[in-house]
Amino acid sequence: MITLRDVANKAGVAVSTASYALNNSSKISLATRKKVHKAARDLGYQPHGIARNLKKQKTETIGLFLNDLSGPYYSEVIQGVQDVVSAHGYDLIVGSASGGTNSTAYKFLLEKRVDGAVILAPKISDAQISRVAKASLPIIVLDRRLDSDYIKYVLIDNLNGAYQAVSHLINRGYQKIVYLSGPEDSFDNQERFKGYQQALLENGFNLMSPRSISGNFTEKEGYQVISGFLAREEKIDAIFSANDEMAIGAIQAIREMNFKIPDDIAIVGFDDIRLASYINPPLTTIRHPKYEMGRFATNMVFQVLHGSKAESVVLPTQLITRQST
Amino acid sequence: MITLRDVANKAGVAVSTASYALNNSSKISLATRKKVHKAARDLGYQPHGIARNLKKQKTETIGLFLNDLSGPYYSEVIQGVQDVVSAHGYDLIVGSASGGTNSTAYKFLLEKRVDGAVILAPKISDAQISRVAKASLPIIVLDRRLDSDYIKYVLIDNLNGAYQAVSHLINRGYQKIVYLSGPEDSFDNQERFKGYQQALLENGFNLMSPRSISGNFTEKEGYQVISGFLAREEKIDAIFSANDEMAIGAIQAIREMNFKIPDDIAIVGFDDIRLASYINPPLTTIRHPKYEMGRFATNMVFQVLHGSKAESVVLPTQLITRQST
DNA sequence: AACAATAGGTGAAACGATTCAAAGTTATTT
DNA sequence: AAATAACTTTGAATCGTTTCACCTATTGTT
Repeated sequence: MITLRDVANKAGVAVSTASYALNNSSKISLATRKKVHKAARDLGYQPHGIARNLKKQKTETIGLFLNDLSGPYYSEVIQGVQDVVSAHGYDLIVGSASGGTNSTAYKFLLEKRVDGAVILAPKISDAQISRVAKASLPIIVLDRRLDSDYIKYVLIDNLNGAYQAVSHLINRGYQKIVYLSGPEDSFDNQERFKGYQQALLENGFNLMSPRSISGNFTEKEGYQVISGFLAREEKIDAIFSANDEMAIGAIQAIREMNFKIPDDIAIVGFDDIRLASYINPPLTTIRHPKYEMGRFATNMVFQVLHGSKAESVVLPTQLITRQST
Repeated sequence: MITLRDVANKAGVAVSTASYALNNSSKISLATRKKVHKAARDLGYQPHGIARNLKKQKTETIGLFLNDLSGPYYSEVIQGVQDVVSAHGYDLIVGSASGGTNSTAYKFLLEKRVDGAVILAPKISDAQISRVAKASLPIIVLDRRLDSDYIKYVLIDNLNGAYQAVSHLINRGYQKIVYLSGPEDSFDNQERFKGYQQALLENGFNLMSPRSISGNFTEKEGYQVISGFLAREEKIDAIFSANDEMAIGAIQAIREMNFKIPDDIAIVGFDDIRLASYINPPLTTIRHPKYEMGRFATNMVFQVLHGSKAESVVLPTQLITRQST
């Protein structure tokens, strides 16, 4: 491996001079700068990033840590983060948080391999995040309400989104609206359920009537749970699904039971994933500003990094009406 | 920041002892090991990963570098890579290669921030890859045929896949089959075009007749290009699209012109992305073993890293028949 | 001509770990 | 009791940079 020392030797200068020269410091005369650059080029010198990181105590890298790298849902968030990170001349690395305490995510945070992070991974606990965040490692969370000097959140208005969705169903005249729930411990799910309840309440529905069917945000579960439900239960009008994935599974189930969508049963999802508009029938859903979320979060990382205050935000959602209602 | 030195002081031992103790070296008596561990715990010591990397000259991290982090296409590949990397106790970071020479990808490779890499990013040139690969940084490429001691490839049988697709159309009786092409300089596209030509040739079609319509692998382009084509040109029977994204765009275009799929025009895609089975009509396509590709590639990274030989491979594809043909 | 200021260059000390070689203990053998 | 072996511990070097503080010429000022 070619080190700075080799370059310095070849150029006939001290290591420190070589360093200054390659960093184009004005302390070094143009002539020697040129000489050093040439030596570096001739030798094919490549600075050792890790050594530099150690000395400079920073990595110029931002981490984006996700529960599971392969979720299609995340790709827009990633794009938003990537755009802002590049604009600041930093690098982005995406890592997985599955595995909890010995996940790549937690390790990279603990070991300070990144200068800032955006986290969308319920597996990492509030306590863990609080433990690692500091002025030199600000963290923005996307899936919880966690706020301190160096931790801010970017959320979407889950409650209001759900409220919009359910109000829409009510306006269309549906009466027996069931909630297809995500995992109980999911922040998003909890908020969406509140929105569902609120909409029913404000429209004079009997609050005893709301039913929640429990799912886990996956298509498969949506399919199974709704299949089972339809086979067993009294008739329902409409489903508000806590996310699009489950809604898609539910649609399969409904069609297999020979119910017509939206005539017999209407369905609204949440997230507006790409599939939502392609599925048959196209799914009415709540748009989730994923790209903007990524951008906001990343801008906030840099704000804190640069010493200014950042304010947590809640982004609005929007009802997208399609043929499933 | 708490360093090893602090721990050593607190425990009343030398720094070297502390290091050995924390790494549970048998050189150190159990008693002092306990003492040091306790001191570390009390102080909340966290080893500094970068310092360790520098000294050990390795990162225990594998990089997966993609053209564009947000493509839905990639998520299965990522999963395959992730699974193998975790199984080896390494960490995976995913980075972008857009930006070429000063992309995160190239930087991380040059600066040896990863111990091995899987690359699916045409933007990084063969020459660049050859320049950085070495015994301590093996690279597996997924989108080209590049082979040397420390560079291996995992490809799918593009040519045969395309051959299967077109043969299938011919068997179904379609006569005027057009090729909806990807970018000219894409390896995948070139191979698929060869497969298309071969199938026509072997079935006695006039090789003058094959037409290629040029696209760029995106849905939008597929839509526009086919809209334009159908408005202008003589009638066609069937389309073999170089990937599913374009096929989906093409389907929109075909339906808008009031042609029936598959009666008037049949269409076959390539990749079997998730959307393919949800679209209306469900798309006949060639399954691309993306997850397996990720697994194979990553296993090869570790093989080379451990000093054994790895052989480049070509994985088979499979025709998935759906209602678009 | 004397002195201050400036430009250009350098040695050495970091950064925070790991690890070699040697030194200091304690235990075992004869 | 002396010699050897086995076990613990440690100082110092190292990984490849950056950067502080200092040094030596040269230039400028009066």
